Amino acid sequence: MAAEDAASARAATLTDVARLAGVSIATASKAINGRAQVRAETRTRVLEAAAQLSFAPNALARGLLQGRTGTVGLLTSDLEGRFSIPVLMGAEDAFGAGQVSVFLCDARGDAIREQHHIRALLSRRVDGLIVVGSRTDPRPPLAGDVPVPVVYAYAPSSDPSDVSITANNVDAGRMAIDHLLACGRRRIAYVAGDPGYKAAQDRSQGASEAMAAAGLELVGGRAFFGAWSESWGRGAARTIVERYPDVDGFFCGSDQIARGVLDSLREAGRDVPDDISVIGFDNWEVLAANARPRLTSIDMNLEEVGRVAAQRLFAAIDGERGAGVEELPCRIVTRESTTPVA
Amino acid sequence: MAAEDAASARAATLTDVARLAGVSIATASKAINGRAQVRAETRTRVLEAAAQLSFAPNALARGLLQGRTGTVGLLTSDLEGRFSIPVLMGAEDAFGAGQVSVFLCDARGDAIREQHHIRALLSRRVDGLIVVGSRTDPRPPLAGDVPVPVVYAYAPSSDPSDVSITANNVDAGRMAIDHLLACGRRRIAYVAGDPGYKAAQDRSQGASEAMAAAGLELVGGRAFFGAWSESWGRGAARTIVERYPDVDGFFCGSDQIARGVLDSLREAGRDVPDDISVIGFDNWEVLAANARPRLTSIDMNLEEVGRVAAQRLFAAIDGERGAGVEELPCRIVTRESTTPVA
DNA sequence: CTGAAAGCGCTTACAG
DNA sequence: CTGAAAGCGCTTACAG
Repeated sequence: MAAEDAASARAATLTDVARLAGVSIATASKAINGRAQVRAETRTRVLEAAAQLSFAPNALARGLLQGRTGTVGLLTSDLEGRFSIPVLMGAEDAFGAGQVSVFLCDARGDAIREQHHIRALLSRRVDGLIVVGSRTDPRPPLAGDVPVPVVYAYAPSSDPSDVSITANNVDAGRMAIDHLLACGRRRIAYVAGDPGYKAAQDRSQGASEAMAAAGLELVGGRAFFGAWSESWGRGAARTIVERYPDVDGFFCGSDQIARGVLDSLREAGRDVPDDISVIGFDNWEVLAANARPRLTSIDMNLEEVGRVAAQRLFAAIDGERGAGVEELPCRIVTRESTTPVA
Repeated sequence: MAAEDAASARAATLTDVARLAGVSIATASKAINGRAQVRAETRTRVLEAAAQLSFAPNALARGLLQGRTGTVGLLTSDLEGRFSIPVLMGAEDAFGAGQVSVFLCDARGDAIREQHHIRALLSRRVDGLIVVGSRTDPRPPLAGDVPVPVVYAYAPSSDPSDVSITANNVDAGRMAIDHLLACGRRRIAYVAGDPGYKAAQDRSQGASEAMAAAGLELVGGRAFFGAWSESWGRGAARTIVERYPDVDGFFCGSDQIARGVLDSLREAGRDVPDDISVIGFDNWEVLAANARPRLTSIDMNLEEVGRVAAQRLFAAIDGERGAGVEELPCRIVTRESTTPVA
């Protein structure tokens, strides 16, 4: 198979196709692009020639001529974190279906590197940019003047005149509590993550509001902030069970925290879900689906965040003006760690 | 800031720069590209004009003219899996440093989709392709004739005349056992993952060889194959401890399995690492670093796999001929779950 | 050292 | 319906 490659080293051009079909390149172009003004028989001949030569139109030439290149840049701040990836997948999915190719750039949280990537993307004449962050705290808008539309995903821009898509964490907090209430729980504790994260605060706000709406308040009167780790979950649960032995529900700021909470509850001899209901956050399959019992969790629909960001970018490229932060709803995925009280 | 954008709607071209600097576009081009035949004073004037106009050379035009575009395609079979991501990060890193931009395409394990992406990438005239797989079993080479160099990463091509980079799992199995032996363990069990995976078999081979080299054999005389899950780890450990109470070491096929093993050992009242040593695989931070005790694990150096793949692709683009599967070494990351017997 | 000209591969008015 | 010509933005021999 490598043998024939060598022969056809140079990729076929429109000129080759036109010659083979016996028409001008203008006609070949029109035939291939489905323009109306071409006789059916001619079009067929051109298409056959193109197929025979495995002709693939040179997108560079096309992009140079038309305004657009059909490419966009996806700028992530860190591929490491588990939040960027699903957003990126959603965006890639939305673009891939529509003939757009995606440049991936990882700035690794470095502003210099980000600048460097932006420069490169602009020189490649991308039609637009999606900036994907790894936390919901607003980030400074891209520096310098960027002559193409930009959409911020997950981490919104701090400039309200930019277009940003993120997840509604206040609502998610409310949703988690409402579910625990629906399971018949009343003495609910919120074991939160790092208080330095807006997401942790937002969920806290939603949780408190939902409790208040039910005429209740969180165990301890407030969220227990800590870290996004199993060990924080373990420690917090131990303390809470001891100080508030009648606790009957845990809302956890992450699935990792929830795993720690579950471990401590098991060690304290408290049964989940019969005695206590536990709900996690992130719906991180590997943690949630392998927990004992399997963990009910809130899913931020990050792929959807990515897809919507892609749609907004499409719209902006088409000249539609928009601005502001769009907060998409989360959803609850129920498993065995929350069951209605019998 | 948006105000001035509007004014400079059209991006500056070489013609604009040349006019502002009062030279021809040929001279402007040479000045900007650092060609020798330009007077210093002229070069300065051109560069100043370019800076003033924030001139960014149009990479499409450049690519059209020169053979190369300075772009490569990264084709993944699934972004979901946790193996593709680090490989992809390593490759992105290696390319990003060298002015190459990366197109990301997720085929989602679908051959049709893969074909579609390849067609798109070729029409964009990428200089080369990296195909990233999510398991080490050989995969069929890309269909059709692909007129640019291709490197397979993690999942090698089944065609030995292709260039493939993967991790050496046989050696990793050996490495894990040698570490347990060095800790003074003799009765070692291998709780393996899904036997349908080459990685599981390779590690088994390495483990058996290392035991044989020490004049020993695995507990039960063979690997215990199952699934890549915590629950398999839990179940296997329970059974093994019961049937072989003198077991003093566990080599686990994944960190998930290891987490399950640790859980069962704790519940059986066996102390890790004093009584039994446990080593995992993948060095998946979130699982390994949060285990009790923290888990020693084998790291496949997947970012390095990505980086080397990028280097090999560079070389191939530069005309260097190569072929075959290159297996990079894994490394062991020690934590508290393995400690030398006092 | 500088510039006019050709050309990369394509698309799009504009004649015929 | 078809084709000759101009042009997208750049680089590279080739004269001067």
